[in-house]
Amino acid sequence: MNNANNGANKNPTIDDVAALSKVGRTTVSRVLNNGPNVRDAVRKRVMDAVKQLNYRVNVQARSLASGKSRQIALFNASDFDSEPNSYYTSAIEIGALRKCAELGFQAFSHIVNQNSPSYRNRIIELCAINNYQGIILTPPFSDDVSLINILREKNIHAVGISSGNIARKYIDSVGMDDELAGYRLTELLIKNGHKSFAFIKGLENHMSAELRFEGFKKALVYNGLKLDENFVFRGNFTFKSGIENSLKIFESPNHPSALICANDDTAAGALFSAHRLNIKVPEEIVIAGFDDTPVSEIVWPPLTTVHQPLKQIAARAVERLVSVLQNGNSDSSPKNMIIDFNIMVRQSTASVIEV
Amino acid sequence: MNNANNGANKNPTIDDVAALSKVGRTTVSRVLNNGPNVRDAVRKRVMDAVKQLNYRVNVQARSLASGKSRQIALFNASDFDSEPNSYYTSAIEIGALRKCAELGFQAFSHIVNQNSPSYRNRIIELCAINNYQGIILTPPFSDDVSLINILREKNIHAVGISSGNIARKYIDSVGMDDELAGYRLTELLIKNGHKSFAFIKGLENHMSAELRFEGFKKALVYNGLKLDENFVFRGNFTFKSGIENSLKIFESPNHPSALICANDDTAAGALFSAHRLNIKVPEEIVIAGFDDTPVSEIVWPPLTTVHQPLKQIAARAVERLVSVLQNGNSDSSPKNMIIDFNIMVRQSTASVIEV
DNA sequence: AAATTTAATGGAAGCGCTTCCAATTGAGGG
DNA sequence: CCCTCAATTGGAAGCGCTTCCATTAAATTT
Repeated sequence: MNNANNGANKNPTIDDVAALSKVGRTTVSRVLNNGPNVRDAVRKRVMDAVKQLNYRVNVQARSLASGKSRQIALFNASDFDSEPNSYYTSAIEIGALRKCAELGFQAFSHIVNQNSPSYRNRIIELCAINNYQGIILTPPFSDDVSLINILREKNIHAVGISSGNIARKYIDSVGMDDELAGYRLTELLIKNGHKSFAFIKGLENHMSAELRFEGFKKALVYNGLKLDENFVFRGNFTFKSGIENSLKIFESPNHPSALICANDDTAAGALFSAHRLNIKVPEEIVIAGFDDTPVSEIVWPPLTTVHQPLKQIAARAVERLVSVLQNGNSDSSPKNMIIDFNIMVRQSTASVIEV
Repeated sequence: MNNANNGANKNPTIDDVAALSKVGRTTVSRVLNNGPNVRDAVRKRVMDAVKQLNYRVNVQARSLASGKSRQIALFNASDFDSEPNSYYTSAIEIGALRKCAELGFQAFSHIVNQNSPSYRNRIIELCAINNYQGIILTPPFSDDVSLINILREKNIHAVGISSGNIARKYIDSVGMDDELAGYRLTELLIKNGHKSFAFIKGLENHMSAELRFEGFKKALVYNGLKLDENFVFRGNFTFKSGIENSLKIFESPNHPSALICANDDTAAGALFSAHRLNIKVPEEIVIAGFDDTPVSEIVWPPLTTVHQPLKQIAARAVERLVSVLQNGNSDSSPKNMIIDFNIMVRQSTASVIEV
C-alpha cells in the first residue's frame, strides 16, 4: 500500500515526501496540486521535503490516476494536403510541443486542408477518434465561429492563436494586437516621409491579418493620407503570392513608395520581384512584413518586420488550455491574452524621403 | 482485479480486448509487445479484437507499469547563449518532439553553447538533474567522441544525428551519406560544364559538413579537375558567414564558375553578396547549398540544394533511442542508419557552360 | 463547556498496464 | 500410455499517483 523507497536508488515517490514531511500521501498530493484545506505550516513542510528529495511528480502515474488522457492537439492549416513548410507554423508547433512536454501532456500535430469543404468535420472527427482533452487552433480555424461553436457543444475545450475580434468573443485566445501592429508599422513609414502606400493582404478568413490591414488604414486616415485601392491586393501569405502581386504594383509607372505585406514570406516574394525588375529597395520602394521569421534576415536587403514571439504565444496557449482542463474554467467569458510585439527596423525600409 | 468496461462510454482497455478475444490479459500484453510464446492463432484473435474495439494502449499506464521514466532530451548547439533561429534546428526538433509524443515519451529540448569550455559537463549535468533515460545529440555534439564516451560510462544511451565516420563507431546514428551527397552535387555541376570550384565549409567539428567537402574533393579528383585551395573558405553555417566568405571569392578577378556552400544559409549569404556586387547568378557563377530548408526557395534565384528529410531523420533517431531503451541494445556495435537524400535542382545552378 | 459546524488529514481503492511466477497444455521419448 | 520438458497461458501484484470517503482536529456557536 505504500511505495516509499527508503534509500533505494530510484526516483523519490510521493510516499517518500509524505514520510519525510510526516503527513499522509493525500496531503502531499493536495499540496502538489494546489488543493484547498492545507495549513500553511504543513504546506511548507511538504514543499521543503519536495525540495530536499528533489522530488518531481511522475506525470504518467498522475494522468493514469486522474483518468485524464492528457492528450491535446494542435491544428494547423495548409492549402495543400502536404505539410506547410513555413517557419511560422514550425515556431507555433515547437512552442506548443515544448510546453506540453514540460507539463506532462502529449501533443499531436495535425495538418488540415482549410479549403476542403469538410474541414470542420475532419477536425471534430480527429478529436473524437483520439479523444483529445482539448485543442489549439491556429488561423484561420481560430477565427471560425461555427467550428468554435461545434467544439463547445461537443465539450472540447479550444484555445485560439491570433483569433480576430469576433472569434475572441467565443474562444480563449493568445496573440498580439495585430491592428495596433499594423498601425505602428505604417506610422513608422509615414514618419520616414512616405505618403503613398501599397498593401498585399493575406487570406481573408485570417482575421488577424485583416486587422493588420485595418491598422494600416487607420494610420493613413489619422495622418491625413488617402489610400489608393488600386494598390491593395489579396495574397495568400506565400512567397509566390508576394512575387505575383508585387509585380502588379511594380509594373505601374507611378507606384507607391512603400509596400506593406501581410507577412514575411509575402514580403520576401515582393523583394524577389523587385530584384527581377531591377527596382531598388529601399531607394525606389520600401518593403515591410510581419512576423519576423528567419526569412526576414535571409533576404536582400534585410526586411523590416513586426516581431511577434510565436513560440511564446503557442506556449501560452497551451498553458491556458491545460489550466482550464485541470482546474475547470472559472471565467464565464473567454480569456484573451495580448502579447507584446516590437518592430524590427532593417534595411528594407532604410530610405527616408526628404520633405 | 479487472478493468474491463463493458459497454461504458470509455476507451477500451486491455481487459476488453482480453475478454473479446477470450484470452488472459497477460497474453494480450504479450501480443501488443511482440513477446514470444504466443501461438499464431491466438495472436491473430487478439489483433482482431484490437481492431474491432479500436483499442490503443494507454501509454501512461504502460510506462508506469514498466517503470521507465520515458523522458529523453534533445541537445542542440548554439554559438550564442540564445536560441538558434535556424530552420535546420527547428525541423530536427519538430521531428523529434512529434515522434516522442506518438510513442508516449516526454522530450525536452536543450540549447547548449558548444563554445563554452564546460559544455560537456553541462550536458552531463542536465542528464543527471533530469534523469533522462536517453538523449539525442545533434552536430557537433554527435561527433564528440569524448562526450560520447562519458555518456556511455554514465550509462546514458545516446543517438547521434549526422554523426561523422569516427563518432559512428561509438554511437548509434541517423543521417544521410554526406560524402556521397557532396560527391553527387559536385558531379552534377561538373556535368553542367563547370571546371573551377569554390567551397565555403562549415565549422570544422561538424564532421557531416566536412564529409560534404570530402565528397566534393573526390568528385573533382575523379573527374580530373584540380582544386584551387585559395577558393576554399571556412565558414560557420550562418548567413553572415556566407556573405563574408563569398565576398572574398567574388572580389577575385578570376573567380571560379561554381560555388558550393556547406549549407543553405551560407549559400543564401553568398547569393546576397552576389547581388550586392552585381554578379549574376547563375550566369556568372552558380551557387548550391545543402539541406533544402525553406530558405532555398525564398532567395533569388531559388537555390539548388541537397534535400535531406530532417524531420524524418530526427524521428528515426527517437525511434532508435526508444527501441534501445525499451528492448535493450541487442547489437554490440552501434547502429548507423543512412537516410536517402536527393538533389533539388533549381535556378541558382541553371546555367550550363558550353564546352 | 458542550454542541455544532467546518477545516484538515489520511486510508484505501483503483487508473491500465507490465511482469513475476505458477499453472496448464502439448510434444516427444521410453 | 505414462513421464518429462518445453512451449503457452493466465493470476495477481504492483508501478506512483488521484480521489472518494471516513476520521480527526480546530474553530464557532450556543
